[in-house]
Amino acid sequence: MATPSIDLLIRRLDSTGSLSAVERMALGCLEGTPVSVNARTDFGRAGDRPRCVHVLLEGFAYRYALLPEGKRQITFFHIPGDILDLPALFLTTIDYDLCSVVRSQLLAIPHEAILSLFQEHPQTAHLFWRETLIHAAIFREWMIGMGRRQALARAAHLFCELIVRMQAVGLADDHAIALPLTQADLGDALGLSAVHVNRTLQELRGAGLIKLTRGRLEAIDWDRLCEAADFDPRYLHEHQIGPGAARSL
Amino acid sequence: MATPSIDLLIRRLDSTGSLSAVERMALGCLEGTPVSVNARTDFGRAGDRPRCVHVLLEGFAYRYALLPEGKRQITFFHIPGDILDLPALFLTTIDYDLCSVVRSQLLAIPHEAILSLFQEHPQTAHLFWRETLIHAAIFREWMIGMGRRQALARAAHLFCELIVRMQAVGLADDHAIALPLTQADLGDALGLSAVHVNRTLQELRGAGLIKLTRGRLEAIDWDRLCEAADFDPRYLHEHQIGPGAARSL
DNA sequence: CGGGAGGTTGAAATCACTCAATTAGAGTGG
DNA sequence: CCACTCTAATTGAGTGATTTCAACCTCCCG
Repeated sequence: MATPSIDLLIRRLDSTGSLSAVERMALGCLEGTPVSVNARTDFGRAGDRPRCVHVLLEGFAYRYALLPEGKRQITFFHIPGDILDLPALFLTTIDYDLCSVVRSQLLAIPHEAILSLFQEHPQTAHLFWRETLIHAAIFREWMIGMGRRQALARAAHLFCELIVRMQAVGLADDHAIALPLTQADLGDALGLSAVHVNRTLQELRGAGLIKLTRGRLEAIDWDRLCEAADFDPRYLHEHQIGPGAARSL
Repeated sequence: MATPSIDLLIRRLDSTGSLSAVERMALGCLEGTPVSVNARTDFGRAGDRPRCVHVLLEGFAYRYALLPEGKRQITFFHIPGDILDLPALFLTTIDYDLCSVVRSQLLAIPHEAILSLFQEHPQTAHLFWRETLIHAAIFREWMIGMGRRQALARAAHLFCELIVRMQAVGLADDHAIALPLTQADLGDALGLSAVHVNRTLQELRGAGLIKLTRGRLEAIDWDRLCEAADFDPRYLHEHQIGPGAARSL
């Protein structure tokens, strides 16, 4: 397997925007420092002022917040190719905690490098901006789920989203992906208790929609999963919308 | 009262970033077309490809999504000074519906005007980018609320947020603001039924935290309201954090 | 003063939570 | 290769927050 590199970020940006050869080259020249993070390790805290932008090259991570009573809400799952702390580039601080799920590889690219890239190739700034806008769209979709969808549809929706996002960076095996989350993790992302996640997953399995075993998620019946989730992938703004996707543009 | 103008947008951008005199001038020169929108009117639909950026100068609006079973989820409240459809600048389409609450005044600024402003004054692009990042932070905070806070704290949190945001653009009267929402609106924003909103508001009123009558919200006891809401205003990234705010930087 | 939207109330139903115990699995050391 | 251990998954029973349904009230506005 090739060493994960900046190419993954390029692939990610390319899946939603359109990169000119020049921009692709400029992006490819970005220099960063590799960073390893162990599994289940916090590597960013709300209030931190990172001086580098961190790209996830390999592994799995999430953003989360802790509430006073000890509750946890996961607000985003990061897959390879994602930029973990882009907000800090313009807001100085990040306002969420970051935690790895499995051992992960990051690439730390100094803010100055990014900013001078933007100066020389203003179009690349737009690509990064798009990323933050798409993240916001994903947040809105999660809000819709937590506010108005019940457990089954909410869980199904998350699975659809992750599968499409993984496809976009070439990390899906058809409709199967690596998913190293525990049921407690899923609960904290979906706004459900771990117990209820367990029962919900059994329903999804029983309905023949998914196969979910330790570390691997497979959509057995993609179309029916999308339907159960009320999933419309347009909010992800991918160029090529995955096969069997609900309504296309 | 002065005619609402682009100054409101400048005030908004200034409350979170730092505008140089030059930038302030350049922003002030932005030309736009005034648009009026009646109360309770949809003026933007998911899939639209607006060619202008719309700034809310006066009134109140929200972003929302409709679900198949007829449910509605409001994902954002827009107050004067807000940009309503900035995502379209880089994603081409917007992926949410927009609706006014009361009769509102918009300013439509062509995308080209914005983009050439960015070209001449790259720093202004960062200010707009900040806006989208702050919106994303607000979405995350709503997710935290819907996932892990119960009705009382969730409602209190929304009120705190709106008061601080209104303060930032100079539209709050101490801790009182105009809030023309119905309980059904609040329910669809909070992920609650209108009936439960009603009961929750009675609790908040009974506890002496707020006064909420048709059209006007007043925080009677700001500190206790923040406490009940577990409200930490840092996610709003305002320069001057409101009086009595929980933990400051 | 009539109409209508929005607010309020009560009762029953439901979805999801908590608590607590049990089972399954993966990794470790003997 | 088998105990041992720890974490995660599973199950059952009881509880609780919130929903739904349906009725009634209130206030604003024409």
